[in-house]
Amino acid sequence: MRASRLFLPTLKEDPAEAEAISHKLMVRAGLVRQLAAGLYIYLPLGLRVLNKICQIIREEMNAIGAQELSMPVLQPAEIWMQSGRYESIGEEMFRLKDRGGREMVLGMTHEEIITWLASREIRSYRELPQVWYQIQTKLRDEARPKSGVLRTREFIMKDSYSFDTDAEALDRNYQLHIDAYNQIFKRCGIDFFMVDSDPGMMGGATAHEFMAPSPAGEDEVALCKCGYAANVELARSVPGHPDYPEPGGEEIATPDARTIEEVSGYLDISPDLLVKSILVITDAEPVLAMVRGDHELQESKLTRAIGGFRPATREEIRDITGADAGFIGPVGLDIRLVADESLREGVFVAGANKNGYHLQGVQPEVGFRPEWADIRRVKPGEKCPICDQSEEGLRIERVIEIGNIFKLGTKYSKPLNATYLDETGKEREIIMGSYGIGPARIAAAAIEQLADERGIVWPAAIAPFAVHLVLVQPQDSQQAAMAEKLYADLMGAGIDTLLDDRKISPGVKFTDAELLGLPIRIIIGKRAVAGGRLEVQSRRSGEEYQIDPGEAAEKIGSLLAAL
RNA sequence: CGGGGCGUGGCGCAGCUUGGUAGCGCGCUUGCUUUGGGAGCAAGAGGCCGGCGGUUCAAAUCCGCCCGCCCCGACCA
Repeated sequence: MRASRLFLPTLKEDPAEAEAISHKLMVRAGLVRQLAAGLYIYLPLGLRVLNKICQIIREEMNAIGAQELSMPVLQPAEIWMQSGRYESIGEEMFRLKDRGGREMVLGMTHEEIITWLASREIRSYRELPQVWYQIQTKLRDEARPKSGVLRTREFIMKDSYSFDTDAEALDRNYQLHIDAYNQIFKRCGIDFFMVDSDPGMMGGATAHEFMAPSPAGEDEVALCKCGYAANVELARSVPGHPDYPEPGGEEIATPDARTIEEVSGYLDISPDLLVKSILVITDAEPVLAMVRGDHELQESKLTRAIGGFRPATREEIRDITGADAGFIGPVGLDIRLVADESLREGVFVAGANKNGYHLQGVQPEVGFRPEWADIRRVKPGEKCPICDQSEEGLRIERVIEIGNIFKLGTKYSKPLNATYLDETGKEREIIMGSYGIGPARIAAAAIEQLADERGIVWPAAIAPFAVHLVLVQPQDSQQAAMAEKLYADLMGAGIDTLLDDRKISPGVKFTDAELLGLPIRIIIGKRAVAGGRLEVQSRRSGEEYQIDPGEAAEKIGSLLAAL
């Protein structure tokens, strides 16, 4: 491609609305333009990147026997009503009516549709297993689109679905996807790892996420040297034990001391000797959730324990406990109590349900009898639940979710009636799995992880072009001839090359080349013409090579392969 | 949805407190010069100051409502 003909609007300055590095650079390097909140136009260069990523995905999905198909984005609401998600999803799904008044939705994902298809077409165990996938647009009415292409309302996703006769067969397809995903992300040249993830409200099923470490990410994971890796939504840990005081149970005046900080300061004890009590309201009842004073409540864990909930209002707290927030506690409260495991053994200070007072010497199982659950958020430095060994304990890292895999079981096949006949002629529900990858997030993660102060640094496999051929003076016939010859050679060798033949000052070309971040830059100017050697430079390492023009295609090819 | 910020040529911003002629840098057009790190000179084009309403002789500027975008939080099959 010739830069003189390419639609590549680069910008000198960061766009005012961008915060994330990938967002700034994708706009500045002419990859994308924003249409509205969470809606992006992919310009030619940006689309080339997406296409390269999708091609890698296709190759690896096909390699595990998955078959590509394509499903509509516009879908009848009726199918979503059958699965129950029409009700459960709420505002995140775009809903509309067609001219005949029929309720429709825009697909956020395609479990319903693929299951509908399977329910009509799969009849016998002989037709299983199947793995079907598509690379298709998804629409989600996100509460808050953000960080450029990292969280948008419309985005493409590779989604695949497996159909099996039993759990063991599902395990095999699940593992095949893990292998394929490892291949895909590795080939894309980004840093990533797999973590345990929260399967969500549906419970039971297994799920994992593939994460690319980056401060721009929205998720956090807990990691141990031993290999334990989990999303903090469900990560476990072994907390340290403080020295506990003698049990007792007497009331102690704590005027104006409401927060953990205030109470521990007033009583001159460390926060891990306090019970933090949080009143929440479920559909059915109020629940008092308790964690240790030095811990935070992990809401996703509490949701698994008690179902959906919301925080209690000030009035509800007073009505139910008789005290204001800051003085509430489990002792003497006749409501559902859920306590974190870290409180199981010990002696604590807790709110007395009386303004201005706390109780000291409170013993769980003596002073109150809660349900026990893991509902605390892991803290960095806590011991790993698996190895319990490493000195530094768990570390917590911010990540971009680039892929996820779920064992669905019969969650969709049951309501949508996707069944098959087994060897004995018995009708059984198909066992399903669902697997997603966000190509745009791979691109953004690559930029976040590799960019430097001068611009993007693309991994060779997903760069929009492999070689940036800078022709310093297009008016100089010798330089132009040399560049044209090289351009033809490289293209002939199947190496995607961008020839910057624009009639502008060299400085602009160099800074643009650094901003665009193509893996290899070759400069054709006076020096190359005079010396008969090509100046070749790696964007990533800065290393320079002198190459003979005659063997350029071959040398560049092997250089790229090594990147 | 709660909190905060911002909307002024294509982009980045000033002007608004204290009402009166819309400005700067970059980009763009034309000409000449220049050509290995964001070129120089000269001449130009381009703005319903987010929208609607109000106050006023007069509104980018003051007041009200609305819309959009960004950030934090909530939310995220």
